[in-house]
Amino acid sequence: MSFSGAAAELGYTQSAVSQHIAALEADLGVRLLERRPVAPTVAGARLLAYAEPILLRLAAARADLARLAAPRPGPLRVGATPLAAAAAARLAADEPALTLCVTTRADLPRRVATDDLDLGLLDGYAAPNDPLPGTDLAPMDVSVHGEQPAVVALPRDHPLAARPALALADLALARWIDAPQVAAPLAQLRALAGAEGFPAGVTYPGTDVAGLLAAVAVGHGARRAPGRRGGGAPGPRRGGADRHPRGAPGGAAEARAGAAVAGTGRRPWTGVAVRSVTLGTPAAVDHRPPAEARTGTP
Amino acid sequence: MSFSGAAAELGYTQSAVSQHIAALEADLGVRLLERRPVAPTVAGARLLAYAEPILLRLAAARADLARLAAPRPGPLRVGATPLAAAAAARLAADEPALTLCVTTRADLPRRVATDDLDLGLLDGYAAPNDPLPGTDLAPMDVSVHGEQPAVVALPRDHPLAARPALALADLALARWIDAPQVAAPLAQLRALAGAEGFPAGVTYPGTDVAGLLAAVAVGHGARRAPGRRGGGAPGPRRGGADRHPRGAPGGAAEARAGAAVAGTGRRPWTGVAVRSVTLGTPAAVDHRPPAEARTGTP
DNA sequence: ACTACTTACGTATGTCGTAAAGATT
DNA sequence: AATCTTTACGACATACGTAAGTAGT
Repeated sequence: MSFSGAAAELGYTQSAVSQHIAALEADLGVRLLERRPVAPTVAGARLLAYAEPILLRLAAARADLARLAAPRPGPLRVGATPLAAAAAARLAADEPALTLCVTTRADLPRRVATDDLDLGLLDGYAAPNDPLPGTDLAPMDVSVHGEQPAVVALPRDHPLAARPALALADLALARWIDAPQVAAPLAQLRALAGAEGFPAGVTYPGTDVAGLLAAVAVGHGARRAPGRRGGGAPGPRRGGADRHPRGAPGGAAEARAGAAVAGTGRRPWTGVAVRSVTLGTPAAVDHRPPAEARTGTP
Repeated sequence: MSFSGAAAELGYTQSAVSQHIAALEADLGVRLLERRPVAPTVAGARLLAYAEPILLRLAAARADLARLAAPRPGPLRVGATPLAAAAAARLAADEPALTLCVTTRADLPRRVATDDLDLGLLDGYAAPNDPLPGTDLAPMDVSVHGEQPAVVALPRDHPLAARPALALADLALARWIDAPQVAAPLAQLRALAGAEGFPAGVTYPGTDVAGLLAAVAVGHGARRAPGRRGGGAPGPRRGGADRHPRGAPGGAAEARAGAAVAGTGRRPWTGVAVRSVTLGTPAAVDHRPPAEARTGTP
């Protein structure tokens, strides 16, 4: 990046950008950018980290007041994480006009806060009473719409696929596909299991459930789909959430667990077995022999 | 409040304040303040709610960069919640010059973020992997320094004081003293027990542990002191936390549970009995007959 | 009539653009 | 030499203060 480039993007001249940076650096008493080539200093990178949430909140505040002044006309804009999309689609039965948009877990609260979306349906793992991440961006209504046991997707010929149910700890050393956008990131799996392991193998960066399951079937790894507790559904203070106080209970959660099998018409996905998983606590991990885990993976 | 008063506080004239408000209202397209008398409108109150965290982050960013530019000289400034204060005092043994300041759980992260404190020791209840509230204000080092079973303080002559240990559900209908600054707020107790109850009785707004226990002894209610898991100790990125990577393990937690009994020299507080409490899960509450709880309370 | 907020206007400060100078590759 | 940033200076916009105007109490 360069001052000239930034100026072009902002509609300013290079001089103005230079003056801004100089003024800010003088104000803070720290050099923020190294020039020629232009790159953030340590202090500059730090400041940048602060800037993003602040700007996000400013945008959220402006959007909130604008919505307060003039309620938005048009269809209800619903966003959902990949595994909650089916539940969101089910909402369309009640709501005639409805816009659906699939995004990241992290992006969803942002979009709702900035009034880019009216309602968000997100899945994920959460303790009974902890707040959803991103919920503190702006005052928003949050409610839990379902709870479901966790499931894992395995290749059909996986040694552990023969069992009806598994413990997460058994899979600590399996070959996982890290698909942070679709299922839980590996880091969270480690936290949930209270154990090390869950080595980083193939990463699936997309948000496509079908694609991920295809990768599992081919044998790139054993991947777990979310479950345990239904994702909260953050909504705007006025709007969607109020109009749908009681959506189908468990809607989001059913879709989440079903996305692997039932989401495509309840016929088993080719080459994929879906098994329920009990989330291991640290104690459970310590007392359970992890020998069998090593046999796993295609 | 009045425009004139605000102007006096800001060092401006009434006119300037009037112009600012008018410009902001024109920008947002909403009336923010009702005049004569001056009071926030609904939109104004909403905007105010957004303003506080934004201003806090701005202050935190400025403080962080200032600290980065010129590390603060002088003694280590440590803050602590009332029940973690004893552990903080124990730090003084290692650190020759040390400033100690007792505050609220909510205030502590703010003070650390704005570089008003170098290190914060706070107690409280938390699930194994959830982040501490206030920790997202600024990038700060957080670590858990102890874990301890929960305890409840009862009057000596309380019917339940005869038992060596109690379940939180048993106390759902007891007469509690709500001391949100010292122990867990009643709302959190409800969440932890997964049950209704915990009726609001006397409120103890202070931060004085001894005073609270005196109130318990006199019989104003049955009050629980914190426990379960040690409070995390948020520290600045550079400074205290790095210099004390391994504080006495369990320091904060020991002090927290001990604040009722051991904190005053390990002699039992006059008229107060301290009993350990198991935190009830929703399931435990449903299956446990709550009849006995009704007998409790002095 | 008194008090408090609003509006009008003059001044000061700040911001941006143009243009020239300086620095780096 | 070419490219990019900094500095200098003039034009414009913004912000504040003074003072007059207006609206509640």
